[in-house]
Amino acid sequence: MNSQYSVAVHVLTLIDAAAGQISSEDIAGSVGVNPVVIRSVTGLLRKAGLLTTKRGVLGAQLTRSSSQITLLEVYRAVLAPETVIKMHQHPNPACPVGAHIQGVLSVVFAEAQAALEARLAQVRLCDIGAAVHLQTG
Amino acid sequence: MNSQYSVAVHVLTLIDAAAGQISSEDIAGSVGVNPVVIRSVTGLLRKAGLLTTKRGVLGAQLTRSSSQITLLEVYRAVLAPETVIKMHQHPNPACPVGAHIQGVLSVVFAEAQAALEARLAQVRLCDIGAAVHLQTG
DNA sequence: CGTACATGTAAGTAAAATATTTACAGGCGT
DNA sequence: ACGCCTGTAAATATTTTACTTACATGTACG
Repeated sequence: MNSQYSVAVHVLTLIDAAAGQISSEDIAGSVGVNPVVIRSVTGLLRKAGLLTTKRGVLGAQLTRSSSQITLLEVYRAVLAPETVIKMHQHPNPACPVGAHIQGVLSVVFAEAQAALEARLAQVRLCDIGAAVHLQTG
Repeated sequence: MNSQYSVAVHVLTLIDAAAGQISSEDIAGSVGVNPVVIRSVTGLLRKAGLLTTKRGVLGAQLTRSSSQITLLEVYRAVLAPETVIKMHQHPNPACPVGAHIQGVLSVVFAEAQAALEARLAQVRLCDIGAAVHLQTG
């Protein structure tokens, strides 16, 4: 797994706090990466319908209130892996166990993944913003 | 995340099915990797107290019945990541959001991880063996 | 207009994590 | 003593991820 998801939450939190009036360069300064990385992430978020941006125009607008965006939607938006638990790839089909282990494990891993995603679905973007600003004082 | 966890479950399933009488080379044949990989995994499982092996002696013995080993214990045994969700590393401490995002996200990610692990704790090694052998017919 | 500045995107390079293999040490049993 | 097994270190290859450069596209404003 890469860090795009974590970055995406950070980006959305900033956009929400700045009411959209913030450049990819300023966001990059807060996240600690190259502005290109930010624009790549906003591209994914835009394709997922979470925000809108316009070429040549500073800023980004959330398409919904931050209270109506969950961390699961952000997770899906950045194309995070369908299952975070990795499976080994070349079991021996000539062995009874090797032939069926992937099918069995994929079910188990999918259930664990569903549990993880259900928890992410319970957290709203505004919760992140609130927690951050609480610590800001 | 690497595939050691997935391999470990495969290995334990084979050892359980073979009642311990199986070599790392035979296991490697079923898993589809070099025998060294198997011995590396059994080393971790041994250190975690899930099985015993002896230098020079073929086979491995589970220290407990497969009905008393959960997939969470296996997860912990192979030192799988404490949180599968990755965080970005260099947020700007001079920015209010950058300064606190890691602390906030680490809590959220830990909760999601706990949900995932709770699901793994509900699956026993014998459940994997049963599912595999069901498909074997 | 045309210039400054913004986002969108492709492409190349660097770095890091994984996977794979080789080599050999340590130990058991016949 | 010999063959076979496990334990472990180390080197290499591969893949993934991170980072950077370059440039196309578009807007706003003097």
